[in-house]
Amino acid sequence: MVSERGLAVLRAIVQDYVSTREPVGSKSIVDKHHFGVSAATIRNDMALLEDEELIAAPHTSSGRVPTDKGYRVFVDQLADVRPLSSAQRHAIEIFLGASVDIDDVLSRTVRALAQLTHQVALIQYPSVSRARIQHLEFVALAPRRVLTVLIADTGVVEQRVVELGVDYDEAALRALRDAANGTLVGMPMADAATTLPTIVDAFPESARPLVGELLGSVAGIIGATKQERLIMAGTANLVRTEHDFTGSIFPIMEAIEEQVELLKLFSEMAAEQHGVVGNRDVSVSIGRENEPFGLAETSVLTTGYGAAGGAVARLGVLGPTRMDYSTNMAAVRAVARYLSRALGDQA
Amino acid sequence: MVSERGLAVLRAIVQDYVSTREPVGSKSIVDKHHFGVSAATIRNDMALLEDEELIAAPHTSSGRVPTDKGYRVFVDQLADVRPLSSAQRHAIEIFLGASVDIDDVLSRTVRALAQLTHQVALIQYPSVSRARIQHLEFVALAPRRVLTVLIADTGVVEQRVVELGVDYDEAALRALRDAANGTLVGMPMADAATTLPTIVDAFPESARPLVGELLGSVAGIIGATKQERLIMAGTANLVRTEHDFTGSIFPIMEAIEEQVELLKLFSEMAAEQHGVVGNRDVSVSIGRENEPFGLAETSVLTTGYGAAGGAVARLGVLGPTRMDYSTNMAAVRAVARYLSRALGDQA
DNA sequence: ATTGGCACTCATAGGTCCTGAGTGCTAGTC
DNA sequence: GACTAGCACTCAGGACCTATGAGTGCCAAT
Repeated sequence: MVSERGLAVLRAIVQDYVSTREPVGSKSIVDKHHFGVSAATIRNDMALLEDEELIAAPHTSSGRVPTDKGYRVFVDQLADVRPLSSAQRHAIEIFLGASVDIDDVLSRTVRALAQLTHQVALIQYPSVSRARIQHLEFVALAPRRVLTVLIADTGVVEQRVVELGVDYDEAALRALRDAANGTLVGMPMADAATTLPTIVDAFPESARPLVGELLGSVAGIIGATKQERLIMAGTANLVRTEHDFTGSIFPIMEAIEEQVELLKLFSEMAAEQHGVVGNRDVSVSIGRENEPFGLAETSVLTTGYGAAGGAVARLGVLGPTRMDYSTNMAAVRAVARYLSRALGDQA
Repeated sequence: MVSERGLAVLRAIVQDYVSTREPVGSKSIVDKHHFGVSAATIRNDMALLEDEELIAAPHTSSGRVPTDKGYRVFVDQLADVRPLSSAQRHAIEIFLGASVDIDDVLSRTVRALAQLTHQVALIQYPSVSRARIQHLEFVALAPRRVLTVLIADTGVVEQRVVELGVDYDEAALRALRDAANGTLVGMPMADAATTLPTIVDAFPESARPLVGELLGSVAGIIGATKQERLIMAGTANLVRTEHDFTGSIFPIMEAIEEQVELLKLFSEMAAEQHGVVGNRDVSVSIGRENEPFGLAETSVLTTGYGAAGGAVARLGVLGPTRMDYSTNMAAVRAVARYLSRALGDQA
């Protein structure tokens, strides 16, 4: 079993290794941290930590480096999440200050997070499918051509141009708009999708083809997978930390750009964290845990965000396993709160 | 002066260096290309090319490498633009096949271009300010809250939520919509912006505050700089070509992500190319020419695109100066044509 | 104008040696 | 039982040397 001091040694190793990228030796530990014991004692503790596979030696006779498991213990038990400095808070506020629409808010937020953490920052686009309908509109563009606009209560606006097989008149569009809004406004998307067909019944036979086509476009918007995407910033930071990866960062960058695997990881983390609150609200996936997503050697920190408590989606950062977890977790949490508040303000 | 054969030697050096990344020596030239002369003769030609600063030797006694100036001559005089293979054309068509809206078209296009060239691909978002108005809509969301939607003939839809200082009724919104559309549809954005204030005059005194606020939001959308942005793909490719840069690619990636400098370069290239058509429709900016934009050591190839001949914006690729200009120019041109056609189809 | 020949350059790769940080272990101390 | 001092051992990395060979510039000959 690992002693109390043993864990303190692990913490010291993680901290030193993160800040210097050099394997940490027993001597440098007694120098920098004031344990009241000699290097030999530390060495004994380190041997124990090595037995537990919390640390490892890159070469037979060199200092030690935390393993994925070591980082895991550090994050779960040892990391102190220190709050951001007031300068940092100030920076966030400046960044998010004058945002006009939701895309603007998100892109400013993601850039702020990247700047704060010096890592790749990620924001999952607020999923239309998890929001509620705020308004529907059908805009006459040309004969047989209508623009369907769906506005979610998250502030997200989705639109699609529909080529109709039948003619329409503006009165019919208005009638449909009023009927659809009357029924659907405030409804979660999932319910709305099932309710859509029932609206058709309220219309006279003659109008049904038109109504059917238009409501179909609404269903298309709701069902579209398009909204499952990530906004990102700071990918250049991966290059900065290139030396922390054994191989090339090329496959990692590809995976990030591809988004698909990353989205899977995001939703997995969301599922895992369901119900977790309080101090451990930032969930962390470390190194080999990410291997199925092509992201071994990276760590991903995420947390949920969303107006009024309900988590609409997640945001977080990605970087090498050798990263400053304490600071980054604090940044992720703080930014999520700012974003949630900003969304609450405008929605 | 550089002889006819001298230029052929330059072409050979560029081609060999691009494909091998090794400095090219006189012997390897006579081996691979069948000039009917000896290595010594080639050496004389190379000395001449070096005097003209078209090639340079990295070390006193090693093969030669093209300079920026050498690439420039190659691109302007020596590159044969070979058309894409049918497999490549097919790939593009598959990629762009089932696109639903303009964002989808653009993101598929940019990914296709990245895949085709193995470089960073860039598409300037079709500028609203250079398009014409197709439709305006004001959507009632809540008391004192209206969504203004502007649809451009490029298919771009921009929207903004307006918080009103006065109440409105739906009839007023409809009246304004009809009046505004009657006046503005088909008008270039720039003209529309100046015409907007005159619309107010047609309304009775009592409606003017409302009309003023709403038209102001339209002006805001038209004037917003937001639309000046780039969509990109394949940034991972920059990592792949990392060895082609003397320093770190970190600052380059930062500049790309920042977009600002890149947009300046794009508009500069657009200005330069004004009126150029035919075989030289892809413009190329090489190496040190990009220094003011923080992009020394990179080359940028761009061309205009847009429905119905009018260039709405530009697209292109960015990569190390050591790139396959022939192939990439062909890809940029082909993709621009496909995109223009796709936009024509739907707009 | 072109070529064969030749002396010269110099980056790279491989080999050897040395140094020093760091380890594990053992025997001794509190 | 916990800690410590001492010591032999390991091994990555740097310094230094040498050999190799691709490539050059130049000159005299064709």
